[in-house]
Amino acid sequence: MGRAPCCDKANVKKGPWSPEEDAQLKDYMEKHGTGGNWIALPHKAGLKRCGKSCRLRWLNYLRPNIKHGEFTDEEDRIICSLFARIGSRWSIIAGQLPGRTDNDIKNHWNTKLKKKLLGFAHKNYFQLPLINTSSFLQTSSISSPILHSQISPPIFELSENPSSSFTAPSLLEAPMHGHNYGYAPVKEGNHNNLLIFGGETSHGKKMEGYYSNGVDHVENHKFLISESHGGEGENGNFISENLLDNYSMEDIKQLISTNHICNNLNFFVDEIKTEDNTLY
DNA sequence: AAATTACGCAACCGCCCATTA
DNA sequence: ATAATGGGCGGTTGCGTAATT
Repeated sequence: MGRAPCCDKANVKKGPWSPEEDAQLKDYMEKHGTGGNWIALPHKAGLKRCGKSCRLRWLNYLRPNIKHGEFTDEEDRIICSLFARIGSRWSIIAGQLPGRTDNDIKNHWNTKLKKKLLGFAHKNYFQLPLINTSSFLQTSSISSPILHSQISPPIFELSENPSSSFTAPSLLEAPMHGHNYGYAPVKEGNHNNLLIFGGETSHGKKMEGYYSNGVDHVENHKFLISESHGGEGENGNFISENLLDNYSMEDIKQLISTNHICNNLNFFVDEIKTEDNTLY
């Protein structure tokens, strides 16, 4: 048996708050406060809302000194630095940014900051550590002809000339699902390339191939990579530009922690102290 | 100009944890 | 000791609007 609902869902209004409801809640809060019980508050305040909904509306929008609008560079820096250290603990991060709510920061991260950060990482991928390599190396039971080493140093070395017939090992596709792909820096002689793996086209074709030094390859097992659009490449093979979905939280934390990126974006703060004096 | 797609944000959902009875 | 309860939190959804086709 599940938990009892916190309110009578059938008789409770949902969706956006009207200005009248806002005024009603604000007025009640200013006169009485929560009284230590959010669940009972809507009834007392004459609102047909769930107590949790009132709490959220108050904390995220109505309470005094809420800051709305653009985040400053300094705020971005703090968010990124903290994310690298503690992950998506938005309420703690919000505690370091006066006037910002956890919801606001979470939205900002998901819609802007993550893209900004990974966009930077993408442009500078040769400096990145390998992404997700441990997972695919563990799942790979064959010795790949293109991978010189089966351990995960920062960069793979190619053991044969990929300009002839380069084929990504099929097992490299295993960790990825749907239309996404993974990638890893590889070293090809003196050149640094990007190995693309994983993904599936709308026709169910597997995607494999590589992207070399910004030059598009469209031949045999090498597919066009577009900077601005995903879509179907040669032979119905799907190429997606959406790198973001390929990162787990740990990947992102690792990215931010990478000295190269931090140095470039100045994503460092010295010390984070919460209200209970916990240091991060 | 209309239709479609992408984006940003407010709000909801459900789980976890601390407190209370 | 433990079941019930409410608060808090992170993940996710869905809607309104902007941008693109």
